[in-house]
Amino acid sequence: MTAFALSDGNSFYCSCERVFDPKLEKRPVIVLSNNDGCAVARTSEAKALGIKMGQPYFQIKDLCRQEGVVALSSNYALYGDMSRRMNVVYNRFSPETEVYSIDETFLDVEHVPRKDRTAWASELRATTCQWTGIPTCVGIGPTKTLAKLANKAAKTLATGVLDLTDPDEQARVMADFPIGDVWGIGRANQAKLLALDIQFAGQLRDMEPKKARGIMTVVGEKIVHELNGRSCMDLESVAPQRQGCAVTRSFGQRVTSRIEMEQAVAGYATRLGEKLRRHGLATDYVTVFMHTSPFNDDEPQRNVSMTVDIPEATNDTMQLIKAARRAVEGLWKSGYRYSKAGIVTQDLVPPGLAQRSLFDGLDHDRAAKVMAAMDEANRRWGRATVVPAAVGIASRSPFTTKFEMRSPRYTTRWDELPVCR
DNA sequence: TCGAATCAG
DNA sequence: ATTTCTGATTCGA
Repeated sequence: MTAFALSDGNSFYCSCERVFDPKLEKRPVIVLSNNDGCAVARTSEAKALGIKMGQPYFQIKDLCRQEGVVALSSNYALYGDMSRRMNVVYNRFSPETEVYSIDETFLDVEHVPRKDRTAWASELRATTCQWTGIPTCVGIGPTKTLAKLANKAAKTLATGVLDLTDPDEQARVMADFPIGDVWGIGRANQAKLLALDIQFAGQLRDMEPKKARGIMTVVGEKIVHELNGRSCMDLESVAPQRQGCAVTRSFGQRVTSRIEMEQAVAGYATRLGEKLRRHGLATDYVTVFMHTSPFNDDEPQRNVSMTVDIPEATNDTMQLIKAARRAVEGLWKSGYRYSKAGIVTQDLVPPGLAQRSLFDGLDHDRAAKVMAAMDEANRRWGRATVVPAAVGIASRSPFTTKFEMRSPRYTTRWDELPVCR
């Protein structure tokens, strides 16, 4: 019988901040998305004040001031490193794990005898907290969907652990488990199910799989099977090759000039190149898009994209910038206040797969060396230490993403190490 | 085969 | 004035 555990960090981004700043303990804390746009992580104290997931910061600024809520810009370098540390712990507790997201990991627990699973999970939790400072919850079940459900239910328990190996226990919890909290049931499907008076996980478990398929496609059919303890999803311990790669961002301020747009998109192309090289992949086309803010619908709207082919698959930043610039040239129209742009690519291939002609072989090698040197400099001294001239002086640009309240990158930058005294 | 819809975190 | 970002999957035209 398959058995999975799901461990996830409580209010993960906020907990990371608390590890390095004990003053945040017991206080309401929120972490904001890019551009300090909206709340993407909240401590229980912040949730109690009524701050919703994804709520725009400007709507709650006053509340935060009144109630002493600490609002922080997101610090992904810190969160990524803390996530890595947690997985080091997990790998000592299970021979096989699947990193599902920055704060969630599935662990294979077939090797743990049923009667020991709760104790095993408690120890996992205690060790994770001791080694990383991050509090977690752990759910266990015979399928991934039930492990997710158990994890969610564990959040309301003082122990932070719930084992749903036993079908009677599953039934007890599912009887009043809200349908919208089931993994894979989003807003649209929740509405469809509620219209059929299906309010709780237990009701969905008892639905005919074919009927679920009719309502929610094959995804819904799988969910029904999984709620019944029939596992349809394996642990994916090796991450599947990524299929696409994108760099998209809202601007700190609206962009109205072509020069700014070109620099912004050149910056995204630069980042795209870094990502591709890190994964050892390449692409032979890029799609660039730009649009105005749909939230300012009294203004003239524009939403366009263009795909530009690259002669052969590459991850060379200069080639990506060249293609991206061609797209901006084709798309640009002034008179609009652009709020967001991005560069997207699909169909990634290993580099060097493409035919390489005798004549430009040397150019390829030279370009690869330049990119390698740039990556190394940026790795050593921080992102954007060296950038192509087309990107401009990023720190002065009006479109640069805002991070006005970012905490130090405690664990990944020597010059931002915490100081003890 | 491509875009839209859906979902997740 | 302010409303994340990235990636995957599925379906139907």
